[in-house]
Amino acid sequence: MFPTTDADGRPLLATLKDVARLAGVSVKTVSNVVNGYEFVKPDNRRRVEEALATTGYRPNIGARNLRRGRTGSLALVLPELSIPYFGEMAGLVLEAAGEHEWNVLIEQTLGTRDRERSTLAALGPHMIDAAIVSPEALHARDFDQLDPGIPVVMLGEHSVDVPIDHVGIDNVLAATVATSHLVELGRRRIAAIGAHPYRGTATQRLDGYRAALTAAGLPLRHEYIVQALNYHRRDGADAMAHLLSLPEPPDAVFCFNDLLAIGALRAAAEHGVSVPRDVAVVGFDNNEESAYSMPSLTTIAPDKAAIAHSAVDLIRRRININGGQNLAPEDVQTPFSLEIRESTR
Amino acid sequence: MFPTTDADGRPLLATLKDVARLAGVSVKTVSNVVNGYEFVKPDNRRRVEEALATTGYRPNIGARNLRRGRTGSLALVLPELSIPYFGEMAGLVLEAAGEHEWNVLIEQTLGTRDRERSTLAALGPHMIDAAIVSPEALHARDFDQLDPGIPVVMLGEHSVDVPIDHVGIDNVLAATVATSHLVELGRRRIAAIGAHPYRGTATQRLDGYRAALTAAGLPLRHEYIVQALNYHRRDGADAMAHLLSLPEPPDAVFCFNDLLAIGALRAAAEHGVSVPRDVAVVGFDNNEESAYSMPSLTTIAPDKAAIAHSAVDLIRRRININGGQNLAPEDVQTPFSLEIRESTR
DNA sequence: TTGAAAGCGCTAACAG
DNA sequence: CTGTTAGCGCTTTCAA
Repeated sequence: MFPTTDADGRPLLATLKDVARLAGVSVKTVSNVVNGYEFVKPDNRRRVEEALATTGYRPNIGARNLRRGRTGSLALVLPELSIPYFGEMAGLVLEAAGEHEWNVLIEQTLGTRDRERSTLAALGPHMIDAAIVSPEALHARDFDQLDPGIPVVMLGEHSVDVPIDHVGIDNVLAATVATSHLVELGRRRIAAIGAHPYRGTATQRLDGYRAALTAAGLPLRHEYIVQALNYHRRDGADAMAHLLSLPEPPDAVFCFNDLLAIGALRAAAEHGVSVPRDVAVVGFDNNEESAYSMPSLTTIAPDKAAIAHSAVDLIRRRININGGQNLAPEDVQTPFSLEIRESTR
Repeated sequence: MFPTTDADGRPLLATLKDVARLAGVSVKTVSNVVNGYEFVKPDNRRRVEEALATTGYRPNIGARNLRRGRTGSLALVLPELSIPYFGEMAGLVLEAAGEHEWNVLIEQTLGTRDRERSTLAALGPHMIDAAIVSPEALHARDFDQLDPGIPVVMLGEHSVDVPIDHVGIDNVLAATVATSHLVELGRRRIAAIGAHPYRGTATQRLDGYRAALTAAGLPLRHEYIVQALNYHRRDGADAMAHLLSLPEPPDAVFCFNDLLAIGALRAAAEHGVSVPRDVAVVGFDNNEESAYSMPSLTTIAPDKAAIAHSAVDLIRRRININGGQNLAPEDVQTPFSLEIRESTR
């Protein structure tokens, strides 16, 4: 009985030819059946299907892709899977890509431009059909690294001035919403944690923060804008500690991601400052943990599933339309909401 | 100049043959150079290297693998990337596999036996060279789904009685250490959250918990053992709420993972119960967030990097030694430590 | 030391 | 409707 093993005890994989021989037809007919081609003589179809079953035939995807000139894989390039936001996004991209029979090759760049560049370069045209990139430090010309025939969609970051599809939320607007929420709470000394010299989303969120303050007639105080070179919990704690040491500490803080905010919560507690009474805190990303922090965190909640699906759709569009060249780059804005929790109640 | 584009503007990828023609040698010679074969006439080598450079040649990995009969990919089968433990593990496995030029195909099972089974079945022998599986609900015979020629290593879970390589920490011992820590704190009413009808690690952790109580001469009280069908934060909160409603609530809780513990911390706070004063809490996994929860969480910290590396090493061993068949299954125990933080101080 | 050629498993003209 | 056959790009005998 099939599948069987050879002399060495290794499993013997049935090929199209094996199936054809067993069914007494040509490989073409078997291929037709396997690929759901309609016009196959019923009798042959039956015999082929039987042979398929007894051999336990499984197509060799590698060979098929070689022949078809595609790889069946997408690359997902992101800083680090251990960062909750990217872990959650990756899971959703996996699901979305799976619906179209794509495998996803995940590459971690650890957020350094060097690794982002070399990853793009290593993504040979033979490895992947397209790439979804969540850049952190990339410059425009770094995209030369990538084979021009490969469709790319960028997630989140959009400052890089390069004609590439992009999907993400309106960061400026979201930051305005977050900051305005603090204003409406009656807070007047509102700080921001997460300014960054060249990260595009940071710039946009800072713009939104500034816009909200200006709209409310509040002064922009430079000492309330704290830079964060990394966006980990520790950085948030450090920044918050700094803010609380100011002569006139803020009564509210808008953090550019949830990890910074979680760190800020801890620093506040360690300084004996009560959240939200003394200082209200808003985050950004809506990580799952933010609903369970103490206090739970008010945060901007991007529709991550929508981001994942839009990214995959953009890719499909480019792959289906000729080579995807000469198609104007699209910029998809996905929805977000403000999730109000204890840190601002 | 290469790489160039054809009439349609599509990039033209140089093949071995192109390079050979340009260098005026045979494909064999080019192949030799590309693969670092030593004995190539210096003059030819130079010409080939020049041609390689001007064409921007990149080997077609798919074709190479087809010919070599390998795929260059590992499967990593886990419940969900959005769960911090698995996000962190996945990142480490990616790194470890990358050191040996393996791509990693991540498959999410969402922890259901059905999806775990179908995932194993779909992992055709042509897609991957081996699989790293972190099972949650798998039964022994589900492994029949997988092609017998494919080496598998199981992570964490080891109850499934099947002759397969395994790597993980000693769950019984770790649970004993965690529980004994609570005993040493002077706690006498120690509860456990996370019992599960068929999850192997749950059984082992429960065993360790029982052993520690018995060793300390403490009674086993069945009302202190709370089942959790899922291991999310919500389940921990529910379980803790239940425990606190008992006539005689516990003065310590050992949670079978950090998410349960995080949920437990929140429920305690909501019930006005102070941690660790009224009830001490220990978790398991050492998720990054546990160092920043309020209070920070004492937890069992498995050496995750060691797990990832051991898993990849076990696979390499099986792939290098013949087909890996007839090699006794190995059980690698990786180190762990008890990370003591505020929740037990 | 290198060339010629076979063939990994599959798809897709092209005949018939 | 189906068989034959030519490759996809690469590695690898086998000879030379």
